Amino acid sequence: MRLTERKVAAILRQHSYKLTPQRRVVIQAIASNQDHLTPTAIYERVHQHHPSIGFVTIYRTLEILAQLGLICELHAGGSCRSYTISAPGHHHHLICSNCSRVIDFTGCELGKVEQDLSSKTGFRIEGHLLEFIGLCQACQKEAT
Amino acid sequence: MRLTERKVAAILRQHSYKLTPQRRVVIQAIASNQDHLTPTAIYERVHQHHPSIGFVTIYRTLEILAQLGLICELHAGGSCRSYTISAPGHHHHLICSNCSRVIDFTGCELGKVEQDLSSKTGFRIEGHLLEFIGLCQACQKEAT
DNA sequence: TATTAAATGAAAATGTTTTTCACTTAGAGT
DNA sequence: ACTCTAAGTGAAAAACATTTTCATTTAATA
Repeated sequence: MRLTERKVAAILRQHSYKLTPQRRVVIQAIASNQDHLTPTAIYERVHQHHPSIGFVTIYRTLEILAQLGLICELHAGGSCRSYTISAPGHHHHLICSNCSRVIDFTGCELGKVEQDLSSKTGFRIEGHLLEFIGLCQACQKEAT
Repeated sequence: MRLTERKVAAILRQHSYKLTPQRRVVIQAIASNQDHLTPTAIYERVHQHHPSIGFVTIYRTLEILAQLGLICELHAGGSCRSYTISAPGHHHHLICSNCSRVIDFTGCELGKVEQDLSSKTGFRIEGHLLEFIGLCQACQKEAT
């Protein structure tokens, strides 16, 4: 699923949020980027072309978009609150430790681990957080 | 491995860090706790009995202890910088979403996933972050 | 177009983390 | 035990990140 504007608008409206120009710009900024961006980085990008958009709007927008699953929070690499555009459904991230490029993948096959854990500990497992870190091909070459 | 004071002292000394009373207290605070604690929570616990120990020392100590692998950073559950006492070697966490209790486990069996990813993407994979979230038995009962 | 719930921007408040620096101390060697 | 010194400490301030508040504006519906 590509995130067409039409779809974003529909999803927002479904939850009675509006598609404002500000939100459009924030989504654009995140979507047009291979990496993950911190709120500050997003603010900077956005602010360049739209100086009137302030931090508050960025934070509010990020919160809503994340909640709707349109963007996705990353943890790896120090910064604990950075976002990338979200693939639909269940997926995880492979992140380049050098250039921060993010690749989505599915199929983590943790079902068995989850079952084992559950029966050993009695936990009712609700979810998991899985991220891989490494060096992408380009950065490997560069490092030579 | 239990974290006896002797061992902590040895590890610190190996890296030419000193075992100060302050560090002792911080380790104690974390070790005597089933949960994960944020820097602020640690500060509060420590401060109660040792009002002269300030935030700066907490932060500095946490950084060193984490770096030496004596404590371990958690990400799950909103707060992105909380710590728990560390099991040795490669391990992961299962965290109760209600009471924050942490259980260590080993054997995540991500080797195959890692290989697949590596050959598909060309990444040289360096590590991963894996945490499970769920409800522990006690909290399941309580919720009834 | 008029209506209204939702969203915005600015400023201030709040919270978190880091830096700086003068002073103190743990631990190694005597 | 005593001395020396690298390492550690606490306080204050700075830097940075996030949230709250509120008066004003606007998107989307009828």
